[in-house]
Parts: sequence; C-alpha cells; structure tokens
Amino acid sequence: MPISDVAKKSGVSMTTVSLVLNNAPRAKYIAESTKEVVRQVAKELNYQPNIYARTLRGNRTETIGAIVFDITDPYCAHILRGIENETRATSFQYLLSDAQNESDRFRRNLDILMLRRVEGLVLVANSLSMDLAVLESIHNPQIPIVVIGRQLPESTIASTVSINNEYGGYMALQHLYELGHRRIVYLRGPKTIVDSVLRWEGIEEFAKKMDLKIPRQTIVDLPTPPINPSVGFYATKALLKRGVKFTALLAFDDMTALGAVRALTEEGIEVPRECSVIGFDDIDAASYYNPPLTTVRQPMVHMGEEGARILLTGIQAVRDRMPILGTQRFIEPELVVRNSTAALGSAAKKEKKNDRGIYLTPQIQQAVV
Amino acid sequence: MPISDVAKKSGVSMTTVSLVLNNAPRAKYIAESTKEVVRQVAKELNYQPNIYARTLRGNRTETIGAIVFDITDPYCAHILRGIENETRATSFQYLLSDAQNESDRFRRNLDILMLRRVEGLVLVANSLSMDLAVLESIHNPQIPIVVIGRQLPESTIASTVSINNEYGGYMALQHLYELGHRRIVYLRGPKTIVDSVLRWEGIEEFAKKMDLKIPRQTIVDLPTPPINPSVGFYATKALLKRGVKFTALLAFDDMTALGAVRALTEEGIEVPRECSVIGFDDIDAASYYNPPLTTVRQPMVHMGEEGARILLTGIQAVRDRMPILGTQRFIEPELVVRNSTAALGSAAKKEKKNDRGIYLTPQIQQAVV
DNA sequence: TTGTAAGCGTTATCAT
DNA sequence: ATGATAACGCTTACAA
Repeated sequence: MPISDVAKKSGVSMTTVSLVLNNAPRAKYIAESTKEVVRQVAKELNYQPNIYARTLRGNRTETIGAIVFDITDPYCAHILRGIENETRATSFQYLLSDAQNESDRFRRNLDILMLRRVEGLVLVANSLSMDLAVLESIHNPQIPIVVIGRQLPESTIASTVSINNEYGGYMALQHLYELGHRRIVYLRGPKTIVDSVLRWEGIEEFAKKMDLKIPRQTIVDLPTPPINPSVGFYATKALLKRGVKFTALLAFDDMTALGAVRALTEEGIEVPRECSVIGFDDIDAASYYNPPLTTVRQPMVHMGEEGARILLTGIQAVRDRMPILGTQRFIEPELVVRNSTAALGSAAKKEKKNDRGIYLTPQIQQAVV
Repeated sequence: MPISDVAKKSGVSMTTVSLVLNNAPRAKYIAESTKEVVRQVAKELNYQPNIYARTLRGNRTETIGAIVFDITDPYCAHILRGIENETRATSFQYLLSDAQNESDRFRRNLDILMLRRVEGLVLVANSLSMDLAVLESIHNPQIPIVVIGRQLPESTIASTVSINNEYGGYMALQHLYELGHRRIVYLRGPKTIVDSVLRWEGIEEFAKKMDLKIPRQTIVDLPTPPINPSVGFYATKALLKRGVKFTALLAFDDMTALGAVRALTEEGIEVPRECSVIGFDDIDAASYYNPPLTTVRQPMVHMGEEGARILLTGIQAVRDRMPILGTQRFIEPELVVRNSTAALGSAAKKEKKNDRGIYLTPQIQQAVV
C-alpha cells in the first residue's frame, strides 16, 4: 500500500501522513485528532513504508556492511552477535558477507556491499586473508570503517577495536609461571598476524622480568592462517619428536591449544597432570573441552558491540557533516582458569570437579531428571 | 553518478545507456560502436547503478532473508556458508537475522525482513524457539519460504530441507550394536523437537529388529532448547547417579555428546575404553574433541546450498507468475567413525592414532617445523 | 494547521 | 537504431 492510499482513506494529504507516521518535528502542529485518524487508518491498511523509495529520496540506506573472514569461526559469530545486539535498537540492518578466508572473495564482497550503498563498514579481520589495503580503493571515502580484532599499523582510514594483546600474552605466561612452571614450550602465531607479534612481546616482557629463558628450540612457529586445531596438533607432535622436555605449553590461541591437548593425550601425556596447556580467546569449545581449557578471554560479544557503537557514531557524524574521527579502542583481556592448567607437582591432587568448567545452569540441573 | 551523466558524456540517451549496460534483449539493435563508447564511459566515470532506484522501479529487491536460531551455533554457521555458496553466483544478497533462541526476536526479525521486502525467506529452524506458526501471518503470501533442519508436520506454506533423522538414529544404534554393545544408555532429545522424535523412532526400529530391549531407566529426557554441552554433562551425571550400568551412550546430538564425554572422563570413566559415545551432527568440535567424536553427520553446507537453490527456484517461479510448489527434500546422513567408540572388550587395544581424528593436511605437516 | 509539487535514479512504453 | 517521457513511493521546500 503506497502512502497515497492512506492519505485518501484518511481524507488528508500525503504530506500529513508522512509527517505523522514519521513523528517529524513539524508534526507538532498537526491536530491530535488528525494524527489519531491517520495512525488508525495506517494500521488498518497495514501500511508499510517502502524503504527503497525512502532511500532513493533521502540517500540513507540505514544499512551497514559486515565482512567476516570466516562465518564458521566462532570468533566471528560472537562478534556478529555483538553487532546485532547494538544494532537492534536502531533502524539499521546489517548486510553480512563471508570472505571464507579468501582475499579475492573479500574484495568482491566489498564491492557488492558498496553497490548496496552501505553507510558504514565493520570488518572482522582477525585473519590475514583480508588485505586491508584494498580499503583505500573504496571510492567513497565518506564511509566510516571499523576493524575489529586487528590493530592497524598506522593509517587513519579506519577505527579499530582490538584486544590488549601484549597484556594477554603477559598474563598467560604469568599464570603458568605462578603455577611453578619453568620448562615451558610455545606455539607461536604467524608473524604475519599483528596479534601474534604483540602477544609474543607480552610474553617476552614477562620472561625478561622474571629472568626466564626462552630457548629457541622451545618455540614452534605456526604457519599462516587459517589456524585450526590440526595446526596445534602437528606442532605439538613436532615438539615432542624434537625431544624437548616441558611441563607447560602456551598456545597462540584456543584452536591451537585444543589440538595440542589432543596431541598430548594421544601420546599418553595427561593434561593437566603431566602438562599444563593455556590458550587464548575463550571460544565456546574451550569451556566444554576435555578437559576444559584455561585461556585468556577476549570478550568478543563486547567487542562487537563496541565496534558497532563506534561505527554508528561515525555514520551519524557523516550525516551531520562532521569530520569522522578514527578511534582506537583497546579492550582488556581476562584470564579464565579452568582445568587444563595445574600447579607443577600437584600430581597427587585429584582433578577438581567442574568448579570452573562446564557451566551449571540451575534450570538445567533441575530439568534433567 | 546517475545514469544521466553517463548518457551525457557518451552523447546518447539514458535509455541507450540502460539498455547497453543491462545487456537487455533490445540491445541487439544497438550498434556495436555505440555500445563500446557507453561501456567505456561508464567505466571511466565508475558508474554504479543505484540499486534502490532500480528496486523502486522494478519491484525486485534481489534480496533474500535468512533467519537463524542462533548465529553462535556452528550448525547455523555452516548452513549459512552453504547459502552463501549458492547465492554468490547470483545477484542476490541475503539479509541475516539472528533470533538468538528467543521467539519474540524471531517475530520481530521477520517483520524487519518483510519491511526490507525480501523476495524469499530461508529459516534455519532447528530449534523450537522459532514458532513457525507466525509464518502464516506474513501478509504477502507470495513469498517462498524454505525451512532448513526441521520437518514440518503438514501444511504447505514452506518447502523443507531436512535430514533423514530416522535413518540417522537407526545408524547410530546400529554402529554401537555392531561393536558389540548391548548395555546402551540414551540421552533423548526433547519431544518438542520433531527431529528428536524421528531419531528416536529410528532407534526403536533398530532395537526391535535386533530384539534389543530399551529399559525405561536407560533413557534420560533432555529439557527444551537451547541444548548445549552442559545439558549432556548433567544428564550423564544423573544417569551415573542412578546407578545404571552401561558400556555405550547414544546422545541426541554432538553438543550433548561432548558434555557426556566430559562427564564420563571426570568420573574416571575412560572413553572409549570403558564407554563408547556417539553423537549426531558432526559439528567442527566433534572432529577435534578429546577424543574425536564418532557421530552421524549432517552435511550442513550441502543442506544450505540445497535450501538456497530451492528458494531461488521458488522466487523465479513467483516472478514468472507460476505457482510455487512446495518441496520436501531429504538428505541422507552419514556415519563418521572416530575415536569415541570402540568394540566392546577391546580394552587391551591401544587407542588408534589419529587415523580418523584430527585431519592431516600435507601443507600443515610440512609447514610446522 | 494542512496541501502542492518537485525530485531522487531507474527502466518500460511508446515514438521516431 | 535511438530517444522522450512517465511512473515507481517517498520526503520536504514552499505555499496557503
């Protein structure tokens, strides 16, 4: 039903209908009685404004584009959840694009989103498969961009939301150290990812502070993304074959850590009794793994929310013809201690039961008879 | 740049430009030289048609709506991957909506998508939080709908893509049976989910065929969704407390199975040596769990592709003013044997190494030094 | 307090 | 072989 139908049936002009239904400022001067009638009729006819006409007229698509590097990666999913949360209260909708870890898909998807005239762009770009340089080529520089999960070297093309990776790395090693571990082994992330470099810096910082040596042969460098458990699995096997002795393993991320735990178990090394393992991210699987994984948590939903908030602010700025100011937002990570780490020599101690592992919901406990 | 700019600079009319750029049938009658000029100019000016104007004019949004019950659930993510795959080759884009397992969110999201005038709807409705009855209330009955992951009782409002749940349940029990297990315990899905009922029927069918008894106290009924590992965890604990003796556990799905394995491990029962566990779905986590989980695989990406294909066909039908015919598509599940199941009494046999667990990529093996 | 009309960028119809 | 024009549904400047 076009607006003209509503106007006709209400006995007023299209202008009035539009004013009323949009609660435009000028609607103040419209008689309450008129408004009532219009609203009533609109409801009766189930009038739905045509978004496309409105967009054509007003040049506002109320749409933001989201590109994730891999929809299948829980990291992305949770950030999307955050974006959705923040976006929900507004009239904005987001168009999702899955780059599937392929850089040319990323490029193409970017074009498609531009064609749909998104008013802003949020990139979950934790992975290197997104070559952010192409952002420069966007023809409309008036589009605010927020990159989540990746610190950008310089440039001011985009705002960023990222975790304090250095502190995260620092905390991870600190945790192992405080449990008494000294023979520690590292699955280091690829140098091509900024995150790995920063996390490693944090690790080195703590090591230096405690005068802990990090022999070269205790480090395994992970290949370029995609990173998945099998990477951690084979890296750990390689380490074992190398003959290095260790009581704890610090992994680049949870995926890697899960693979590591599996490899250790398969080789008959019990986690955490004989070897502690710590990950990074706190993906869902970490909490229900066997054993539940100790990790450094990235509050992903929160990061998504934060990113969306920054983006919406940017869009508002553009609409108001204000300059878009790039923000660099850092989120603090959080140590989550579960059952994959234990104090050195606590062999006798029975594994604690579920105090920090799989989460207990009262309803669930009740519901299951 | 509007099309008029291109027309002006090319020295032809807007009509001609439109015809050329869209490869319209009538473009045949346009001189090749003219076409060349137009295309050249369009490229120079970086002309991008305004989708909103086009939609306003032609009433085609080239957009489909996708509602998932939980973006965070790997099941949904993989189906989305399939939808994306199928959709990519077309000019269609999909609008994603995350119901977050809440029925009123589902309702609201549905409205939003209708407002955006999607030409079709695909629902990943494996969970009960989506009350499909509201579909009836869609004001435009001309919109084809495909439901993925849930069989619909009757009604012809939507096409469906679902797995052969009965056969899946049948296979799962058969697998355990063939390994020699007779004392089997069941974590049965909620009766409110059609899938659970059907899977259970398959289980009963096999049991009857083999004259296998299913005592009431070997069954634990799971509460209503969301289903997550903690449900399986507590269900298994409850079972153990009940004092039932068993050598194998058949779980409703992978999430439940993972929780079950964890519970067993925590109670000192080794999987698979002392107890075999089988799941359903084959989510990613199943392959890298500790131990890797034997399961009945739902080819989720494939299901997403199939669903999108059916939907696009339906949309084409609507455009051609043909009747939309509802399709019920069944996909065959597949048994994936990993390390969480073993032959009864094979206690002596060492757990096999990685032959069917974490997948080995040659590159990865090489890459990791 | 309400109405008229222009214009957003396309494409389909009808002309030439 | 190409062009002029109307129409899609909405919002807003201007008029009354």
